[in-house]
Amino acid sequence: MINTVKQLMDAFHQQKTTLPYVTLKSDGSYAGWVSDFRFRFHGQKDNLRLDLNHENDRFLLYVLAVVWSRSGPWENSAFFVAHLKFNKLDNPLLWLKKEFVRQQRESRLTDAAAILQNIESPSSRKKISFRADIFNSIAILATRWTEIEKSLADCAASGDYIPFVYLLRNIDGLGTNGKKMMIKIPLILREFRCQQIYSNIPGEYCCVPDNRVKVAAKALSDMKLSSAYPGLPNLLKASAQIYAVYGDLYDLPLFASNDLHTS
DNA sequence: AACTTCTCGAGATTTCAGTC
DNA sequence: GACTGAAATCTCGAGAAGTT
Repeated sequence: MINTVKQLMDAFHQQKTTLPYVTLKSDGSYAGWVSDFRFRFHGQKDNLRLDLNHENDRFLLYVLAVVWSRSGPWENSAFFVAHLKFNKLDNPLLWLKKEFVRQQRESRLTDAAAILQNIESPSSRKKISFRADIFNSIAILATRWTEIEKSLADCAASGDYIPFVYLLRNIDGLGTNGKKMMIKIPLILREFRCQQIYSNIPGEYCCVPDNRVKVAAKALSDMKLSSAYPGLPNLLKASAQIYAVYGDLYDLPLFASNDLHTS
């Protein structure tokens, strides 16, 4: 059993190469989730990755966060982003058209099955499905796209990212049923920080205290993690607590905890 | 004492997976 | 095909804890 931070870190470092979502830089810090999806399309040499220097890839990062802000295993969001990338549906302008969005929602079942055919030995804990309620959320993301990009650039210039966090938080419809996105906002900031697109993003804003992470933290006798709900200040507080312990590995060791075995 | 913030758990929601 | 339980995430409210 993993009961302490040290036991978790030992197990994490022993088994990090076997985990399908852990990608580290040469200095040992986390390279970011989207730096390597750990699968590739047939005939391609490299694994799928997002390069946040490119606008369409930035859009896909937000899509990943929005789709992930829902019930269901995380593989659904990763393969959905792969689907958009593979079929070149990653231009935000496409998602401004109602008819396009409707068609995407209509073909979601066949699309979910089809993307797996295009990937070299795909693996998932559960069956892949594209939820019906993600498509409107992406359309909303598209309508606010230039505003979001500008806000992030403005925050980078000022060094204060709080306005960006609140902008994302206050958009109705990025979550389920017209609700808002919350818990995956740090994911977006973290990816920009990891790829050093904006190097002045504080690491304290970059840890995701999602359910997996909270459960793992609870099991550790020497780590206290306050509830990330209900407010944004609580989310940022929990994120800072994680960063204080794990630094530039962010929430990764906690996220991985459930997949680690003790010898 | 009054007010604010934090903590925790129940509830709503959507989909998967197993059973009849 | 219908039903049921499990999984995952956000919302909300009641009570605890902290502040002024």
